Amino acid sequence: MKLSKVTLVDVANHVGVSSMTVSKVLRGRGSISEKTQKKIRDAVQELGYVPNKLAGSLSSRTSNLVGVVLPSLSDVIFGEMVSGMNSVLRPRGLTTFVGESLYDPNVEVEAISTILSLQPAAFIIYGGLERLEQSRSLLRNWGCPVIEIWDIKGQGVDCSVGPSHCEAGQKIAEHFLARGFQRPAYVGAELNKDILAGRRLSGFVEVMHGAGIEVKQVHDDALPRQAASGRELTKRLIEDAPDCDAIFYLNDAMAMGGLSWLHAQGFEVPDRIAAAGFNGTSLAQSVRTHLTTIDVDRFGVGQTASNCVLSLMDDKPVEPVITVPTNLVLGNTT
Amino acid sequence: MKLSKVTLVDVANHVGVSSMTVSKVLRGRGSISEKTQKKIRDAVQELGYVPNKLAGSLSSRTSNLVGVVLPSLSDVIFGEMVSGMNSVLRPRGLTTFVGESLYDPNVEVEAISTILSLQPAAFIIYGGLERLEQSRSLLRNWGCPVIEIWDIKGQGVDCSVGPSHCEAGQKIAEHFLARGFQRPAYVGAELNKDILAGRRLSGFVEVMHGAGIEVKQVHDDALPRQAASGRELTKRLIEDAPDCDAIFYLNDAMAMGGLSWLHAQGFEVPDRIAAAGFNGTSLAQSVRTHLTTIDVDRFGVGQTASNCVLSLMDDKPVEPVITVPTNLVLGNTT
DNA sequence: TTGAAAGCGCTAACAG
DNA sequence: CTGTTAGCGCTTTCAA
Repeated sequence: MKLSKVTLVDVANHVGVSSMTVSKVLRGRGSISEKTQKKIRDAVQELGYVPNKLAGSLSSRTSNLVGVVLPSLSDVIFGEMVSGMNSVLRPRGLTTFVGESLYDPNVEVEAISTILSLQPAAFIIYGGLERLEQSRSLLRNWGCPVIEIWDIKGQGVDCSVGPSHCEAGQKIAEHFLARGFQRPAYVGAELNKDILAGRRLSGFVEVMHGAGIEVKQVHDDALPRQAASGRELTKRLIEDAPDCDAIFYLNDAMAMGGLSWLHAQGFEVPDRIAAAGFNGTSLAQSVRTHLTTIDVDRFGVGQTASNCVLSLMDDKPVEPVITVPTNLVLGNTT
Repeated sequence: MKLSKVTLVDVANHVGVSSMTVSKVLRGRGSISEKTQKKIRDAVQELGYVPNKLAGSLSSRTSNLVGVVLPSLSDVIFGEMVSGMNSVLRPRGLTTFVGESLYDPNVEVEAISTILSLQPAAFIIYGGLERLEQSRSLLRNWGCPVIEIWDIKGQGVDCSVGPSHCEAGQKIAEHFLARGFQRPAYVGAELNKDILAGRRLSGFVEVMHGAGIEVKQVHDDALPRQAASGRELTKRLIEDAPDCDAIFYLNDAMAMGGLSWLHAQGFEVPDRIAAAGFNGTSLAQSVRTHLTTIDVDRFGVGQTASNCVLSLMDDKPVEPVITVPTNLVLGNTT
């Protein structure tokens, strides 16, 4: 697409000053007389001048772009994080540039390269993906602040912001134990893609093992992490382990899917079988069902990560790991 | 944030060729010997060179950015649209740049300006917001293809892609009538911000009036368009019009909130009172409740809009209005 | 308070 | 097959 626009010089000619004067007025630098300023602003308005930031950033070697790479915007939890980022970045004149990795490390490299070529001032990236060495080195060589979110085990980054996924799994396990459940199970999907779900599972299993209890696991990497999969996998679970009495699901969506199957089969929840999820999305609150889940402030994660960006850009130090709380939300499914 | 990087000239010097040769190899232009190509690729790898697209686009006067402005990424329907866009744009080497307007026309102007300053090749913008004249003229003067989504009444744009919101309201009204409901109501929020919800309401009311039936309306612009508001406003509605027998909600979230209140109060759904929503988000499917709603393929809207972008960039003509279907999904709430 | 010169990193257009 | 020249639109630096 060819472009052809009104430039700074056009504005300058229109007013009868040099382009430098216009540039200064528009950026609020130097001291320009009120009269000239007004003439320039009027001309900008009249000509419909829009500054060309490609040229501006190239020349000044500065940037107000913050690159962001997340798995998918179709999952609301990531959209909420971006909204959180925008809420702190925009007032400071910074803009997020979001790329989707689709949980694919190769796509992630592409997304990182694309964003880097736009010269971002900082980078916020999802941590729950096994990153390729190529991605790592791109980021490392680039040299801008890199904040990892949603995971807190990140290496080679300036700062990690997120919940302890292990702790989330532990909390559910402890809750199950306190409720007296004896035959717990785990239902998940695509664990090969999302290492954080795996960490929640580990925390869950660890606590159960500590109590001398085995965890029945059902997962199918070929299924998406959605309600329909929760339904299907719950069916498989019950066929395989009919005496199971409590299920920890990968996320809220799968839990709700599982619950709908259990209900259709006439299982009493939570008396015959209990269920818990992860994420505290609005999905967890439905008409009669209030899913027991672990809630994490996703908007807040975006805000915190962005505040780290601001600090690092000002050369202020930040905590290398910022753990945000995991909140056990008690519903009526356990 | 100051930047300082490996440039094309650095790569050229390292190999012992001119920067033009490197430029050509990297863009696959011209004919360069295999041997030189290999040396250059190796050097790029070794030095960790990342092209500077600010400089590239400035020089070539081309862009592969598609600007996108939507109300909020915290609402999954908009994230789904962006995912749809990326799915068709990325394979064609185009990248979306997303800004949030927060349903505020003034914020929208900001977002548009910010994106325009990055010289996008095309623009996709949410149509359900009363746009300021300033936004209009920015877009008009810019001259790139502008596609409006989610609304189909757009003016001054090249193409509009979305459902007929009026039809959505009509379909629910017709469905209510077919079911024999006589005292319908509408529950909404923030209608001052979202003119499309208003259009659904109009379609609904129009059909009801055609049947000689009045619609009881409850809306509060101060409340957010969420489940909790659905609960609160349903309470107000029932206090005010206890004999109401069917409610059309602004969206699925509010409908589910309303249903949870109705259930808590012991109302039989749908025998005593029915409910329908709009959007067909996963929210509509819960454990026992399957909300009657209007489903629209949001991912598909993003894809279609992006295909229009591609056509317009190739100077191919596009339909000025592309209406995507509204699908009545029958649940167990009507 | 204003402006001239130089250059950011890249590519179009042409030469060789 | 490879290189030279001349900018893209802006900002930095320094001079007036």
